[in-house]
Amino acid sequence: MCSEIPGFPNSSPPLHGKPLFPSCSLVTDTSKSTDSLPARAVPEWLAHLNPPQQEAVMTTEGPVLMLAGAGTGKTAALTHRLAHIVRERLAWPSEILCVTFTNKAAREMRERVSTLTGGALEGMPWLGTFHSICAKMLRRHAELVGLESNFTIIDTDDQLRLLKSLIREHEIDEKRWPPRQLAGLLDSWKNRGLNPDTLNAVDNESYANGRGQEVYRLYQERLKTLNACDFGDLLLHMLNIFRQHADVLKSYQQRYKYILVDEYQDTNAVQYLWLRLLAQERKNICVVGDDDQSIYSWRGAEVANILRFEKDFPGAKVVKLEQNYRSTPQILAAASGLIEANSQRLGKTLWTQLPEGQKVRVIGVWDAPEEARRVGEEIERLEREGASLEQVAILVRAQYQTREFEDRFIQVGLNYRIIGGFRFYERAEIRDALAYLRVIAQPADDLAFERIYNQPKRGLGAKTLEKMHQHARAENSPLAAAALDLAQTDELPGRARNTIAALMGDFLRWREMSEAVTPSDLLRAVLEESGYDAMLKADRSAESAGRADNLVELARAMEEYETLGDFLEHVSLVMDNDANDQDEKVTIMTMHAAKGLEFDYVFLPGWEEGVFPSQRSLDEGGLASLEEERRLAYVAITRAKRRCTIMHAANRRIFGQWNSSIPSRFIEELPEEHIESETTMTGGKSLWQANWTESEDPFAHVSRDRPDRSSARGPGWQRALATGYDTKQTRLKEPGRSAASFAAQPRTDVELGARVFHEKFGYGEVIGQEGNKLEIDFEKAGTKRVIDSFVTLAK
DNA sequence: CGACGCGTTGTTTTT
DNA sequence: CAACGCGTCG
Repeated sequence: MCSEIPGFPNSSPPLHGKPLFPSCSLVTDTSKSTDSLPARAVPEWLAHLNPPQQEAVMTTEGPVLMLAGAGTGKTAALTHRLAHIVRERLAWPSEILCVTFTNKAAREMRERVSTLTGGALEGMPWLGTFHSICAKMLRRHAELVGLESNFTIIDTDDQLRLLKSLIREHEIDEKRWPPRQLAGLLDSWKNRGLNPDTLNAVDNESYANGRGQEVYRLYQERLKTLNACDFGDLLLHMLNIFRQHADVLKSYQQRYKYILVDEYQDTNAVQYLWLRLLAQERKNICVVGDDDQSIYSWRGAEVANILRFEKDFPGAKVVKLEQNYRSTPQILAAASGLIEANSQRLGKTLWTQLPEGQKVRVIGVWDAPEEARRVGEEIERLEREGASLEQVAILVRAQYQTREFEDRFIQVGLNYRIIGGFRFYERAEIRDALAYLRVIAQPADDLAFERIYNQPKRGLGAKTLEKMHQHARAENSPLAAAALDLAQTDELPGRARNTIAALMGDFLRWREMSEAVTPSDLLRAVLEESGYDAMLKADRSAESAGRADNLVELARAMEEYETLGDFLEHVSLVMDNDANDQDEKVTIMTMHAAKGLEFDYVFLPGWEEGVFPSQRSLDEGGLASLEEERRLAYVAITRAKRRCTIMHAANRRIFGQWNSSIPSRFIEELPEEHIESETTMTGGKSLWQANWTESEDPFAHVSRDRPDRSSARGPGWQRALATGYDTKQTRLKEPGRSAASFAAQPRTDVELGARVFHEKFGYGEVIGQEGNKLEIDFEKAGTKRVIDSFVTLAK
């Protein structure tokens, strides 16, 4: 028997039980799985898969590399493979390690496998992201790296505050060596599997004139005293444990009979090393990926991992999925044509049986507001034609681009949802609430304590904090303990002392309470008793109402958790907010966030040099970085099932400065026969477009290799400026009457003079009403016209 | 101790 | 054009 891992559910039944599904025969000669497929009958429930997919499912033994192009049914293959293993009783669900890249992917995978196995499978404990799986492991073995199992996982915000204090304490010029930079370096070191003592000279040199290693070590020590670790540590600690404790590694190697890895092209060095150790014993590892969709190298991902898989695991079976089930031939051809401009690829030939479809549209507009207006109009038209807003997405290169659309859509009353950006759990009030809970759950969490010791304001300031720090350092104890001590001495002025004593008394009480009541009730009590609620009520600013709502929502979200610990773990690792609203909405998000998703209609705005490809990728990173941008473009286009619309504006405001821009080189690289161009410029055809055809490449004088290309302007550009544009030219015949205003019923509960609250503009008074549109004089934002469904009546 | 206002600064992508 | 940090003032 293998050594028992402490805390593991003792759920390792013998392998040779009765099949869960008697209709499926047991596959016995799995050792010959590399033989040609027809030798083995394909079970009926796999009949709908295509041959390569079936092969990927059935080849359970030995290493498998699945190269799956965009939309080729990769997830179907993966989930069926999992289901197959479980159905055939090759392993218990608890003996399968399945790693995904995002929480969403993990969730979907879980659901689909559960459906495929008739719901017979009671969860898969080891299905999740690298981070969540490692966190789970690390809780079992925390003591091996000097942590307690209830360690805190700090996020970037805490990390930055910690680094900042570290930098100050050690007299490093924080102007020259900002915390953010250090955080980035630490992250990259951890991604590469480097510990302080294995840091090389170059990396050491890269911060504060050769103090990289020193600071790294100090940071790790500080984390340890806080009983905390950061995101990167979750993996690095586990890798270290595997390297130093053969028995622990062995137990996991034996536990995992099968290993599956999704999005393998996005794995970084630590993840790679971690996987390789785990797979060493049984070598039943199946990795899935697409080198053309590798878009995370900035985060340490190494495409090389997928390229060398066959070397790492000799005799690996390679399966290529090339039939695309998602996009029309036009869309597929446009995307394929674009990606061919890349040099470093394994190369795949995607094909599809779907009907021809429409060409990819390329639309040029005058400026960013017009771009947003135009997209809005197009979406309203789709809506009138019966399309669901759920099937429409706007994919942008960078977060700042979302603003323009948000403003416009609020104005015309188009329902939208922004994925990413300000995440729920990153809002100040949520983080405050969480900080209270963290201090309750984990008294040594100084970062949390520091965040809320004077929030709401209770008259404690920098002086008091400094005293607490001194005391904590002297006693080598957490801040909260120091505070408790100080409350009993006369080191502090009377008022501060009383306040602290009261606060610490509160925390003691809450801590007791946490044993007895549910996490959400605890939170409600804390918010009430700490005065946080009162603080928000007293605050009449535009945001405070929304903040209070967020806290109510937080308490509601906590209701599904049994213990405080469970909830906090969820918060730090599963931070994506799954929009739990039923209203149909257009999705606005970054291209990165869209990977793995699909939509009938996709809009891709901002295809301009400097925006996409981004200025940074042009300035630094060279060809590799440009090729990554191109892969991103490929990912973006291949999200579209039916229609893809690419847009570029001649003028855009960045940093509050108007910049004129030229169309992205990626537009030029799209195969002409699969696109149709349109413009709102005078003269019908785009001046740009005209010039492209006239002289092949109007920007030919600007060398492709010159880094300062973005500042150069082609002749077509100059002429365009001189001629001037008519921005009104191609506006819809019936401006102002949006689909939303056609359909919506005006509200009857809002009347002139009413005081209302708007999520974005704050409080204001209604000074006009026309259909479902209200004219409101906002206290902060001035007079605006908004759709009535976006406001609530203020008390 | 807190509030205000000035100047500076950054600006991709995320577990 | 933000947001943030720092400095000054009440």
